[in-house]
Amino acid sequence: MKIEDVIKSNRFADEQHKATVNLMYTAYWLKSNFSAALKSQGITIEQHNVLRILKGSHPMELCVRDIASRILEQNSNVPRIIDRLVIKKLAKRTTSKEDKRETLVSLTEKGIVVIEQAHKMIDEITKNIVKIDEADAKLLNELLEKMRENPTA
Amino acid sequence: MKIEDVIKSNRFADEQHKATVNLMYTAYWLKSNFSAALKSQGITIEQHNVLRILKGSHPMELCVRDIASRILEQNSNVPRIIDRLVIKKLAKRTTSKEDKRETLVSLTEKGIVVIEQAHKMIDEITKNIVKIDEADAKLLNELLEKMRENPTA
DNA sequence: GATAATTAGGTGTATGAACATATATTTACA
DNA sequence: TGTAAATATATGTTCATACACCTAATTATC
Repeated sequence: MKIEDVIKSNRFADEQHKATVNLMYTAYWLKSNFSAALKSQGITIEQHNVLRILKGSHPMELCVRDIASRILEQNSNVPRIIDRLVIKKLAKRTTSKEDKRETLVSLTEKGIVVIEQAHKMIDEITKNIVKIDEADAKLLNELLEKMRENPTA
Repeated sequence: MKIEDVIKSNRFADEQHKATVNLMYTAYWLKSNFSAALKSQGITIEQHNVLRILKGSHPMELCVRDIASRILEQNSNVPRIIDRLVIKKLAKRTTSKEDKRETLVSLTEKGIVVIEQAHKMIDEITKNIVKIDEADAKLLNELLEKMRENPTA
């Protein structure tokens, strides 16, 4: 579906402007699809992101700051996402002995199962809905990175 | 900045998977920039979207359903966004006489000023941060629409 | 014309973002 | 050493999303 049909308007100042709207809509579309898939695992996208990061260093624990630095949305509220994971017994929290300010987080056995299942689902969904080939995807990645290139920001 | 550096990982299954992460991050980056600009007008991106839609049909009123259908995020909660706009006296609400279930919404004078100012700022921000030319933007739009092409969804 | 089904919008709840602020701990330095 | 500054995390508030559910009004059907 063309973006003009999605927002029922074609008053774009130029192709760059249209690209920003198109991009935000595509991200929303992706997130909606991922979110629906993760529902069967009882987790949200944000919780999945934290689980994925924990899985990346498992069985090593990570402190909250390390998790936050690996998340896309830098202003995200990591302690509260960890709260939900701990309540669901997918992650566990301990206080560091070296630095008592630090909270160390790691996956539980249940958390490992859930993230592995979720990973498969995200993979499958991506294959099912993302209808571009390797070459186009590569081109898209290049364009996105070129778009964000900014000497001042 | 390459997406690998943003999330401090390069474990992507393939270019398509990388593209989904890259895309969601770029949308977040755009939103952050727009959001910061709109702060000076005292409105959020979502409130801006509703004001923009109202501006598009001004001085004709729109019902809540019409506004919702023009918003990218279809599950967004339009009545509550309108609440904020009414409180700030940027929009006004009346009940339709033809169909008393309908709530008609339109801009106030103050709302017109704010959306016109906001529009200029979004334009300027877009020009300042989006570092791709017309041809690349066009290509990006084509890739995004190709990506979303899905006979089943 | 009475009643059921549909439609429009509003509200309650859980979750998360963004941002300010608070608390505990560690580090720096006078 | 004692105190200020910095650091790590948690918490409070406002706004928004996602989704379920509710009410009032309209339309459809018999």
